[in-house]
Amino acid sequence: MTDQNQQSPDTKNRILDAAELLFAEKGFDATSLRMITAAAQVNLAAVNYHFQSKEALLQAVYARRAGPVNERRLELLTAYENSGRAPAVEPVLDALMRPLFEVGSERECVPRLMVRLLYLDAKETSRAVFAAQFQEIFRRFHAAFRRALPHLPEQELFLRMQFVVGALANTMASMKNLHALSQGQTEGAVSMKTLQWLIQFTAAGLRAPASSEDSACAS
Amino acid sequence: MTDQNQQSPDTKNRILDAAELLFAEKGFDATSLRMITAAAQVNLAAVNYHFQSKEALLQAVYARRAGPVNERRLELLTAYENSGRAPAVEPVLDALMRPLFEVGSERECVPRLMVRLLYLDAKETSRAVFAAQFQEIFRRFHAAFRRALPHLPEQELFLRMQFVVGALANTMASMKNLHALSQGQTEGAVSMKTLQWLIQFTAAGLRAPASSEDSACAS
DNA sequence: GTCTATAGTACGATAGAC
DNA sequence: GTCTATCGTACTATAGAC
Repeated sequence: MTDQNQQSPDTKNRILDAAELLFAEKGFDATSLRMITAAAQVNLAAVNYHFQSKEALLQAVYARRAGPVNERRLELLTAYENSGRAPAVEPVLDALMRPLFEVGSERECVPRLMVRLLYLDAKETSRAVFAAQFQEIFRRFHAAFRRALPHLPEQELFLRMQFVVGALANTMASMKNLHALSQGQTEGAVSMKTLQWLIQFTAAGLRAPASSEDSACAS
Repeated sequence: MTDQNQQSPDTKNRILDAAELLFAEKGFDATSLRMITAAAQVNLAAVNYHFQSKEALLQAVYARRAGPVNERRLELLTAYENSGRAPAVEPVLDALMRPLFEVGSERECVPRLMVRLLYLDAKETSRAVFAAQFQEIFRRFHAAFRRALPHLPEQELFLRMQFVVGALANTMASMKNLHALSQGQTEGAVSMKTLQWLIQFTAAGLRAPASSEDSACAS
């Protein structure tokens, strides 16, 4: 009696998989339910049966990935904070970025989908759903960065976090292109090297002297 | 005989203005020709008369802005290179970013439109058109960064330029939100302060020690 | 739970009068 | 150069048989 009469869990996941890929690749508006059901090899009506609408499907696609990624972020961040290591930005950046690289090496399109949803696709109603998830993440990481950079003025820290997110998002969104351009590299190794370089770059940026501070700042 | 019988240049520009705003705000697929012609207060058929298709209109919208911005970038870069100043990343970053802030303070939606076209909207056929424009810019700025950072391995420089573009793009795309969040600041001043902070952040990131180098690197 | 069939709507593009 | 009217198509969503 493991799965009774239902092949539905399979249908539902096939729809989610196909939608995830197409939303990430072509965007929400450019993807029709017919394209999704064709790719998933299910009937057109199955989408509206399992999910109520195309937009609800988008939210389901998002929720399936965003939850685990954000949980992993908090897990890594908490592990660092409980380790008693000295305050530094690198472990915080690692906790923020690594989960995206991990999920990206499993399913290449996922980071691109999340980047899309961050500021581009999605109708107003869905935006609120996505933003809510990100706000707790932002709060926790903001506090962590604040501890590592106690002298940085609030506005400047806030903006620098935006720069970090931008560097991360663009890297995720163009990962496929970057793979193509890094001719003759082993695929898997590139990703982790990219993560390392990304952390190094953003750490240096975060640690740059604040422009509001004067040049001398020995406490 | 200044403008004979035609009110067309006005119609054409009104279409371009309306399309620019809507493409930037809602994306290409989510914007219909009917929304554009309604906003521009012109007839539906006018779009297909002045431009041949919706996609050709997108290219026209893009071309009107990308040309001047990229010319200004090269102008600023050339001026710096001819000034005889010592190699540094800050003036190169300024030449890359300032034109976007300038056009953004004239027409707020333009940077967001350009970010969209960079890696998200647009059909395959248009992608080639946009990419061509960017390739010369990339070549020139790559050479400039290379001069300022002679010891940085090629792959790492390339990736760091991607990080710079990401930080810039995200800042441009969320400028409106950032304005809202920087409560009680004078609007115009925020932008130029943001540019300054962005340059400071990315300059520090670019100058970070290369991970392939060992810790000691005194030449 | 899965299907077919279709309602109802919006779209891009064009023909042809003015 | 600008308009009205419309063709042909594609879409989301649903009703109802199985």
